[in-house]
Amino acid sequence: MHCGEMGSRWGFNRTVGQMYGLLIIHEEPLSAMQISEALNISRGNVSMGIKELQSWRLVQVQHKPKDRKEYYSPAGSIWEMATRVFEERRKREVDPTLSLLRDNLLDEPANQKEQYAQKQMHEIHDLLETVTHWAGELQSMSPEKLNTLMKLGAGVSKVINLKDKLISK
Amino acid sequence: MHCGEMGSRWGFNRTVGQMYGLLIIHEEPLSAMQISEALNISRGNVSMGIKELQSWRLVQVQHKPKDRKEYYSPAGSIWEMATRVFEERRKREVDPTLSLLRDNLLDEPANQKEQYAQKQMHEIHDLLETVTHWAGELQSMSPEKLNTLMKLGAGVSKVINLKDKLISK
DNA sequence: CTGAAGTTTCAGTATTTTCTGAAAGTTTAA
DNA sequence: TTAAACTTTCAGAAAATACTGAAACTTCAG
Repeated sequence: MHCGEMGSRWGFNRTVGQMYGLLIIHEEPLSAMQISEALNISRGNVSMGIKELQSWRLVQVQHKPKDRKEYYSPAGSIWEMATRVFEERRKREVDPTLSLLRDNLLDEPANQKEQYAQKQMHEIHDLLETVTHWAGELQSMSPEKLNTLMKLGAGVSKVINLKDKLISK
Repeated sequence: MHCGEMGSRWGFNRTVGQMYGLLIIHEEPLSAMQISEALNISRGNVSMGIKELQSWRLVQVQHKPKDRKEYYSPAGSIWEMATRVFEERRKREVDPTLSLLRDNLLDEPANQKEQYAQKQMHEIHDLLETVTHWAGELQSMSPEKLNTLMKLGAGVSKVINLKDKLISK
């Protein structure tokens, strides 16, 4: 139920959220029919939900021997799911904005007002670009490395200072 | 217009997104009436939108001498806006989940299935906690430090290796 | 006080999004 | 080739969300 409530905030709708929650919590893969019964939603809705989850690369289809039904389970570890949600949201929420900003910055400002507007857009663009680029680099690190880094927390700033000193010597 | 389309993805609705976009692009503060005319939306809707933006701590009210109207402008720099949106979204999207997970983990699992469910929830909980804790620490760093760190990108991993070597000596 | 100039609220309406279920499509065992 | 056992699609219904505008409220200059 909570996954449903949070669903929309996390980027999908109520039933999709519930479906995903159910799959994560349930050890065995579930058939569309089982999902529909467990959550009390129509069979067609399940089909659409699965499609949506697949577009997020969050579910896997499996087949059981002697059974024509399709069984669904979460794709990958919790960690992988997190990076996938993160990546997909970046694609949907950040990339379009970034590309629009870029287009806009190519135009020559026609007057004082447009110049100010561009200045602001430029700042937003640079910020988004730096952050998404960094996020990409972090994702390319191994989960273990990343974990060390996160555990280090703000302490990372001390390590960087240290590096600067060593280099300057 | 784009801010409107993106609005819902970014956590608010179309008109709120448009209003915020307008305020950012416009150098001078705007009155509610001006906003309503510029975006062609009702005066009442502007009032509700401003309230929403205030709940995100994204707009400021100003007064001009000899004028009873309220004038609105974005609160803080682009950087501050970003951290505010980030923080608010954490509050709305992550914190409730984290607290629900915690509650759930206090219950004694009644059977094998519940045990598995708890195992999964535990993993999600730990991941969310590590990430949000880290994000908090990063936000407490000065923007300049953070910028250095981001520019360093994946190179940060080398610096950490270096540190480990130094310590082991 | 008073009332003009403003803001907020909220019931009702319009719009958007989600969900259902029946029909169409697909796959495969025999 | 058939038909049973599934899955997908999609038009229309239901539900959720956003918007309007008029009434209520607030503030303050005179």
